[in-house]
Amino acid sequence: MSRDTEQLLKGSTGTIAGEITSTLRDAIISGEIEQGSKLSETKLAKDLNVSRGPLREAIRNLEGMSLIVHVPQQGARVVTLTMELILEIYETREALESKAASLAARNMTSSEIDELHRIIDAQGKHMRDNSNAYIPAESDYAFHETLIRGAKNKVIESALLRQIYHLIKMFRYQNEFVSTSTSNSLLEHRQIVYALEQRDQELAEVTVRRHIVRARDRIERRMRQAIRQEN
Amino acid sequence: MSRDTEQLLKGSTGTIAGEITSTLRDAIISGEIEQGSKLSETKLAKDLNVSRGPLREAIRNLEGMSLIVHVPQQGARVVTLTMELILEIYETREALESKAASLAARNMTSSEIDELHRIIDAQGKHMRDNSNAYIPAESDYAFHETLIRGAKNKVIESALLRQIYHLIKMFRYQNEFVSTSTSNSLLEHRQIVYALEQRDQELAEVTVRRHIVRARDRIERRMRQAIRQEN
DNA sequence: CTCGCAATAATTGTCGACATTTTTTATATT
DNA sequence: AATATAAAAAATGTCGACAATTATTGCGAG
Repeated sequence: MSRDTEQLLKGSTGTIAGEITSTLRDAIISGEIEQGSKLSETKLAKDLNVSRGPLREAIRNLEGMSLIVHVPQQGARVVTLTMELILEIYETREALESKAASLAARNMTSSEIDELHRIIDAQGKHMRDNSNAYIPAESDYAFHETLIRGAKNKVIESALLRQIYHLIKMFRYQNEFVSTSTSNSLLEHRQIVYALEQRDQELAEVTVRRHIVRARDRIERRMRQAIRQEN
Repeated sequence: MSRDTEQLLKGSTGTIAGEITSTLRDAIISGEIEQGSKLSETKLAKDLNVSRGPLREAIRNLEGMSLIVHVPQQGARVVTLTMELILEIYETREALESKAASLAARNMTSSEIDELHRIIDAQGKHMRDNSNAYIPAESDYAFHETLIRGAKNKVIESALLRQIYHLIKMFRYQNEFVSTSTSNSLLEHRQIVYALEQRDQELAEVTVRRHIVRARDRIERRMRQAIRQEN
């Protein structure tokens, strides 16, 4: 299910280009294809057993997802997630998702709010069962995606889900130790749902903003710590 | 100069695909290619005297700029700017550019602030000379682009200048009567520059937010008015 | 031994033809 | 006359080859 939903987000449209887009996307997010590495068209085409045509289209698609940077006459490279870029990504997410929360408080359907309840209940159960201090990444994404879709703003939704979140998933996947959600996140999720239920736009906005700023700060702290330990 | 700067933003990289991208972008923004119309690959390739290869790449580029929507197996269509979409675009711009203003108050160089001064001085001169209530569109874009670049956040800059602003230019160009900046905008520009000079992040953010919300409200009012007059 | 240049290799950009899918048109049936 | 079906036309997707550009290698001069 999770896989199918993922696939539908982009690619896997029955076309070869779509298939390649999905394959490369997953390979980049997982780190199987390294950050900063060059995507050689001839080499990739051979590896994937496809011609260069659809491969080039897939590369353009990935460029639109901000997962690769394409320089004319020089080829495509996987994006490099420097600490600066990660912080910029979170600043952008803060601006967009806090606005999405404000809109969601007004536009979300009650069945969508129910969906959020189911998600955080599952998160609560998971943490009780596993006496585990971390929310599973999939569940965390489900929560935020539901919130974002609830805003009913296609432009914000596209900016977040088709670009920002791919980069966030990539970062989290490759830096689990730095980016996992703490038990505190669950409490914040509950506060967010409360604000949405109350249809309190201001509260929803400020609560989501704080949730993201905290995640950002946590990441910055852990990364600086990691850097210190390297020296 | 303005043309050259425009060209450098995307496309015109010496490759045919880049040329086509620029050409089509301008044609779409100006309305020469109508909203919602289909971009037939075979027809366009003949008209522009290019093969379908680079044309397809250009279409993918334009998709990344949100100017066209591509449906696999069915082709590409120019985006349709409904009133709903326009309002969503302005909501997104509000979230991103107000954040950009906050960051710019911290990160902008003094020479960039000088640049803003030159721009608004020219705007003031223009309005005195022409006893004209409107700021030229080019000058307004120059102001906002300088502000956005001053934030020193590549993710926000990309989201705004590579996507949102293309749509805004397209809308403004095709609906001048609805979207021109009033004399009040100049006053707001001055307030924004003041906040940036003071390095007051909060004031910069709130001032830009209000500037955009007002533009949005003005557009909504004028569009509803235009609709009423049609009936 | 280092630097610069030229020949060579590899890569990206472009093209035209073919395959597959979608849309249109024409025909036939109710 | 309207609908459904099938053939035909057109459009998008894919492929392999060629062109143009960039990167690499090897050679020679300083």
